[in-house]
Amino acid sequence: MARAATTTDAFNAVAEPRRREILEVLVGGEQPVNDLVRRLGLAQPQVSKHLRVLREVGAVDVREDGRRRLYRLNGEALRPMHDWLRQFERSWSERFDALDRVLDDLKQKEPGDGAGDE
Amino acid sequence: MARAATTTDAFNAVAEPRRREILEVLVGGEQPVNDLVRRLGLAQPQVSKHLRVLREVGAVDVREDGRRRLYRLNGEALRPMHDWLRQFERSWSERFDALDRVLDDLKQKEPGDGAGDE
DNA sequence: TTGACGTATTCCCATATCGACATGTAAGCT
DNA sequence: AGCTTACATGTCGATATGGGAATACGTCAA
Repeated sequence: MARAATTTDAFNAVAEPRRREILEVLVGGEQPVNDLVRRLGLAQPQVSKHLRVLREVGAVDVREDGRRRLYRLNGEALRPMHDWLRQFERSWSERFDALDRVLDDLKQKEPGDGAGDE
Repeated sequence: MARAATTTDAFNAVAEPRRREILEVLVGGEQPVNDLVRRLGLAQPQVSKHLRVLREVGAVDVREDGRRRLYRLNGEALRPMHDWLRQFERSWSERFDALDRVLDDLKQKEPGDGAGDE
């Protein structure tokens, strides 16, 4: 048995620095592959492969535009990581206890809102 | 070139599910290796190796107690991940905009407070 | 059609991984 | 001393990786 596939989940996909960079760029909005290639200074095939991984874990979406592919960020896929990390917040900041309550408070003020669908 | 070493950073270390489990258990407090072995149902050598990786990225600390080694969580090492993920929060919840302001507010109300104890 | 462009896919290879098993080492007990 | 317990480390093998280079598409322009 070897290491888990990078496409197993967001944790594995994002372990690769280049892939993180790609996502960072995409925060700025939809981008065609070529733009990513230039921004990252990587070879096009490499970028395409990284994008494939990100696609497979759902971290990005593609849209066809002629012969170009526009990639867009889909942060939803990163949410599990963020949620997982929350249980450790206390470890580096006790004051987050207070924050927790602020959050709960906010959530209760907007019941039925998008917070928990799907 | 192959995949980056698991000891490169927290991102890589935590990509492994077992390692995540270990950290989850340690949230409950210091534990000797053997307890982790039982809880995770893994072979002892495997656990020790995973702990080594977690140690190298600073996610856990060890303390010697006779012939036992007590491992303790050090969430500090996971903070960079959490921080990195923050830039994507907006992507899955617009309402975090408001939260951002609440946070800033809290920080300003407690200048010089525990925020940076270390 | 021919050709250029934008991407995706395939092949090759050096490397690091994780689990299983064996061994090493230090601490504690009798 | 000898034995056992608690961990750590080493070796082996199967596997997936990520970059490079080549190639296969699909689309648009002449």
